[in-house]
Amino acid sequence: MSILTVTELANRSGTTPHAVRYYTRLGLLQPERNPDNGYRLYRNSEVNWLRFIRKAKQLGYTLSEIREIMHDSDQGQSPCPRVREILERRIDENRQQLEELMNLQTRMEQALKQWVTMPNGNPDGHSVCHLIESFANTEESPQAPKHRLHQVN
Amino acid sequence: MSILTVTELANRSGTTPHAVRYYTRLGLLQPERNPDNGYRLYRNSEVNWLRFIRKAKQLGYTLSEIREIMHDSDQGQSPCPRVREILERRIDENRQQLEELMNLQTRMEQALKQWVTMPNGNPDGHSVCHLIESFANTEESPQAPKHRLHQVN
DNA sequence: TCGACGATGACGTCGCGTCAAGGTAA
DNA sequence: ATTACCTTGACGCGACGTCATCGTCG
Repeated sequence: MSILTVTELANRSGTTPHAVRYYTRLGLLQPERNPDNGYRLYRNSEVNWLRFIRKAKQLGYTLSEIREIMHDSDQGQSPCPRVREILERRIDENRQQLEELMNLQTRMEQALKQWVTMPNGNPDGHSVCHLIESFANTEESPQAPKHRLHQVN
Repeated sequence: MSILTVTELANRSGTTPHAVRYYTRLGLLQPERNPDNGYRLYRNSEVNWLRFIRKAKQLGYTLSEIREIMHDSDQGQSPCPRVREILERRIDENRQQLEELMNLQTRMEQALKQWVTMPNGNPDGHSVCHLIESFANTEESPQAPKHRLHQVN
């Protein structure tokens, strides 16, 4: 059993066959191919790479960052400096993101509280929804990272 | 000046011409067209709709939810019940999201702290990066919303 | 004539999930 | 023959940003 198909590999690593194929397309895994039917054939050692990928994702690394890290390692370079840098950046970005979401949470809760005492309104052609429109325009500078919103998995 | 072009409308509402065109494609704004050159022509009243959109987004509503709300209003229905429901759901979802990001933040900070005392390693063919691999597998159930990660703007 | 504006259209983001349409293994 | 697996491929998500290519206004 030192040769695995996608599903077998996925099962041994707590992910899905589709994700395994996706990682493979990105070059994170490099299976052989069965010349008869084109099936991907993963060596048993690929289980370790896949588990590495999962752990790195749990720590907030993106797949393209993971690719760079594995590339370093393949080239015989120590990936550790890069690994540390990325994590430091990610911590800062995530702190930003947390602040934004906490601000959003505050705005939403304030609005809902404010609306408790307000009746439902009917459209009059001048406003869409007086609840939303009554919400004060805080208009803070929303300097968001714009991208890299994090999904854990 | 009761007729505005995209850029004029965008400037009056603190957004970009491209976003205005995007909202228009989604049906949130309905400009006339100059038959000579195809330019979008917005009535002055559209400024209010656009400001409504911006406020709703600040409160966490998605564009498709905003579309539904405006549709209610167009049909003469009170959008307020829907508006309240959505916000309640969004508050719950955002709380979940906050918990996940706080857990991530904790994991990342723990890892970085742990790594301070660890040296950089060189690739040995068995591991990719011992820093990441040394990180304990918490393996909590990551029942994330999977989608609807929020971007404030 | 030139530069700022207008138009449409397509691609990129991030990590897959979800079809679709078919071939293969036991 | 059935069923569970395999293959490639394309689309969807969210809200735009960023080209590219072109026509228009002042």
